[in-house]
Amino acid sequence: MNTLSNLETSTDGSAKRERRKEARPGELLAAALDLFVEKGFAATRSEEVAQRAGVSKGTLFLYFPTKEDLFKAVVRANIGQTISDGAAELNKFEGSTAQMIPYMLGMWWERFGDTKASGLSKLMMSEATNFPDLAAFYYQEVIEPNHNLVRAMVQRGIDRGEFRPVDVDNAVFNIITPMIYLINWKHSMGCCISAEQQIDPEKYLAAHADMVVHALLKRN
Amino acid sequence: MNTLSNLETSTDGSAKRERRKEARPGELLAAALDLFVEKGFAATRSEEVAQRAGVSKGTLFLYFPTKEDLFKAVVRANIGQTISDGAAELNKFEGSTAQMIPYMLGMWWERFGDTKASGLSKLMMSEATNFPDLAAFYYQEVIEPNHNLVRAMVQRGIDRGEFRPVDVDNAVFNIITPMIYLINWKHSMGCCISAEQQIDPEKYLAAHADMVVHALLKRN
DNA sequence: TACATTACTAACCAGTTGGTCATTAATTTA
DNA sequence: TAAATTAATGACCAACTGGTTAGTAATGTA
Repeated sequence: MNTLSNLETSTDGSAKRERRKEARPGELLAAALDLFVEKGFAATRSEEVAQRAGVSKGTLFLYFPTKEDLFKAVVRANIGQTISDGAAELNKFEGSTAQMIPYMLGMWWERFGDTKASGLSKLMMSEATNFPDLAAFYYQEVIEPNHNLVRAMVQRGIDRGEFRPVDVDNAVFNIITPMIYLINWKHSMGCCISAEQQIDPEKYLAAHADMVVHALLKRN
Repeated sequence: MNTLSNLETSTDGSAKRERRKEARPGELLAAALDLFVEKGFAATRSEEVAQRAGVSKGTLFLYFPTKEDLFKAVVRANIGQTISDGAAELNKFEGSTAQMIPYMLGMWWERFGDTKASGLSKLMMSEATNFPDLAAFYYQEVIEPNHNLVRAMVQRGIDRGEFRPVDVDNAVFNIITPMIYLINWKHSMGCCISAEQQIDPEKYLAAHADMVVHALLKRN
């Protein structure tokens, strides 16, 4: 049903066999991202990934030796760049740190939260205990860099005298966790409840930015 | 290995067969809670639940017709009461709402977050999309009552003139999400990373309470 | 056109798992 | 003690799954 359209059928009805060594990995990665996000790591069947990419299961294991290797490749292909881009952009920011916070939240939502890749964040939290190797990989590849980015922002606010001298690490959690929750919600409960129970991301993030700024700003 | 000790063996080495109709459900529920929290819903094998409760798999299905029914029973047995207890206690609270917030967070952590039952929260977020029926059940049985409880607290602060007139629903998220995250962390990444990366719950919650109060309190 | 290379396939394997049911044995009743 | 009841068992089933591999067909080369 959902195979790629490049799968033509010859006159006898059997699928035509194509050799496209360069294109396969990308197509498999795309199919895997879709399915991992949709169903999780354990619940995604290797054969379904292969089917959606328009190849046989054997071909999948030709390009990615195990399912875990496939997952790591998906993470690298979809998250690695985003973080370093975001960090670079924040370094250029020239306004006050109080302005920086909603700016950063908006950017984060647009480039990650509102993207298929955000499903990997929920997936990882879901399956960490059953796949500790993947969890460790994800921690150093994604979580740690992300925390560093936000920590630098809070520290900037304190250094410039805008913010109260709060505990920086806990402030990082305070900023990040509602964002993570929004993602998790979107990829879990959000799929299973009625329309009026849904969260409006824009309002949610605006309200969150407002709370964070109020919580951090020095009283004047 | 981990079966209950009531499984005595007779002289020929075979397990003694006991008839304990009243005790079985509770023992099965306890075993199921342990395993669901440890491994998740899909990854938990029915037979392992039975084994840990000291019965055969057949007996498990005698008391709970399906795995999903077993899960629902586990939720009812472990969360239902906690919420209504908490609500009752908060209604009796007489101090300022600014004092109420750390009190509530502490109580929540002690009675739920620091409890095995909190694993069900993480489980549900993890497996909601693969088991939408369970998700819907959990939403009305747990999430909604919980939100109502926190919403009432914020509204109290606004009504008494202590808090800014913020959007109540978003404030609820702001209060709840770091708590949920703490649970999720504890039951996922927390198991897979080094000691110095761990979160200290007490400090974390204290810092969170401080942030929330600062964010909500009127400037004076 | 003949031959070599290799991307790709499909059938297969070994191990699992939720759930069933005929059988067994502990307990109650007569 | 004998018969009836029912809690508990464990062998069994059908469906499934990650990974393997012998073989097939598309492409390159001479």
